[in-house]
Amino acid sequence: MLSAPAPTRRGRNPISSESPLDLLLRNLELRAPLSPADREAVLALPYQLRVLEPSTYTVREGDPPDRCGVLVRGFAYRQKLSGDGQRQIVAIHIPGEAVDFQNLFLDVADHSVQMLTRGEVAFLARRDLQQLFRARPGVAHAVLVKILVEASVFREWVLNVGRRDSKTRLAHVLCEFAVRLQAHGLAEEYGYELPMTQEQLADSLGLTPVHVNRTLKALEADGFRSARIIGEREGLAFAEAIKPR
Amino acid sequence: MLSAPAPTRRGRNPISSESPLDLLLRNLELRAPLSPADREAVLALPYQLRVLEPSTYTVREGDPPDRCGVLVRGFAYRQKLSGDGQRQIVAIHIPGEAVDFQNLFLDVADHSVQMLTRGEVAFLARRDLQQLFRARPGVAHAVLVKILVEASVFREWVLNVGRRDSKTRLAHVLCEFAVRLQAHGLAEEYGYELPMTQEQLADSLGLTPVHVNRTLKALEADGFRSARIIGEREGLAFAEAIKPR
DNA sequence: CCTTTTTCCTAACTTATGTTTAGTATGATC
DNA sequence: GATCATACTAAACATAAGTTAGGAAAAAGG
Repeated sequence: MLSAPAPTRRGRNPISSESPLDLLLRNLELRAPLSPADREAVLALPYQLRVLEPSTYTVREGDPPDRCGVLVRGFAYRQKLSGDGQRQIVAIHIPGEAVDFQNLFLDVADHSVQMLTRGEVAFLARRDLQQLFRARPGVAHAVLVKILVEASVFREWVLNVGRRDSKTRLAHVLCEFAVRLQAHGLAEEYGYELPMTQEQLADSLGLTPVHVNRTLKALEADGFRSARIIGEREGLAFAEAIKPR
Repeated sequence: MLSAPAPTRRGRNPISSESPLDLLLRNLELRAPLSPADREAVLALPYQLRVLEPSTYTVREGDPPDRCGVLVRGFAYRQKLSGDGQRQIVAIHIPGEAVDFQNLFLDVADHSVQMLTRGEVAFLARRDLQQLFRARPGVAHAVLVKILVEASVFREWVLNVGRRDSKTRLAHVLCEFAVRLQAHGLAEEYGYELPMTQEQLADSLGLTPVHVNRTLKALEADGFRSARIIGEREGLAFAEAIKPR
């Protein structure tokens, strides 16, 4: 178990230097490059910036989706509930990602999106987005690609939860998270912040909190350096880079 | 355990009376109505009809997707493989559904689609579809909605596999299948054909074949009338309607 | 029809994961 | 600084699901 990271940052700090829409743009262009005109159109979108506390909803299961949130700072997750009230987290979102594309074109949200940490969300109006997609097919295509990549990750999670044992399963989401953070320049040099409690991790993995704890220890014993609480902000856990000894 | 159904069919038999594109159209319009012009454009698509044997691939993980199959007759499934070779089935497809939308706009397929039974597939060229989507935004929207609904089902499967016990889990996929068949008029009056072996069912549920067998028996003991082999066509299992005693 | 192969079924046994409970650290609140 | 709440840790125990193995029943293939 290791302590908190040094204060220096490796990647760019995208928070203060960029507008919310710049962030979104960069996220979309990771997969689908846009024309200058498309870029301008995205940057011209009106938005409303809000600071949200942990566990605030951006969409709620059953709601008609009339807006789309873009994570500017902080983390969020998607969850579904089973009939007897058990929770399954089906995705974790990092800054730059739009969290409501999955619901935006359906009549009613089939799942909720909640803040994992305190953070900032820029809300875009559904109407504005629909208009943008009509006017700029390039943007519509970029969003479609984003949606398909998300669907691909959902499939990976089905495999993860259905066919891997607890150690592999846990390692998988830790690595997925690391890779995505790195793609956005958000990972520290030797590790990253994992803003989840072991209970939330359990709900992502289809496991129990106590078993997640066991598994975390087992991974450490195997030479992985992993979850460590530092509790600076809102009781977050801190995860060192996942790397074999 | 019950025997085979009477030969009479309740729903329309959509196979002989309609063209493959009629089927696709009907499937798309379940969720998103199309204008007459959109309909015509879909029906004008060139396609290639093929008879495929069980376990033939329509897309293979790693392939660049250059065509999209539409199931005309028979069933298919999507699967992913874990590192150590275990299989997870992530979706089951019924006649009328396009099986390759999920891969069509990405560079490389992240999973495979295989025939479950013998059947017929109409292949559409990627190029033709892209052109169609540009020319007819209404069609593009209908396909987007279809993709989002599929993503919603993926999320449901994550929940199913992650947070439900074996009985509930099995009952869920049996019911999902029934509901989808009914929506397409493919269910018999008092039951439906479940074209899967217990091993394939196990790979859909993240369970072992023997445990699926146990669970099937347990459901029967609870008063559900369920899987029964009749083995007429290609070794299909037959599942009676799922109904409590 | 007979043979071969697949799928289903069952039982005995093992193991991974869940449950319960309680203790301890950490940060929040006042 | 005392308390309170929320994580995390841990051990003992319970159980659902996995494993292995073998036989029976169907389907497939000559």
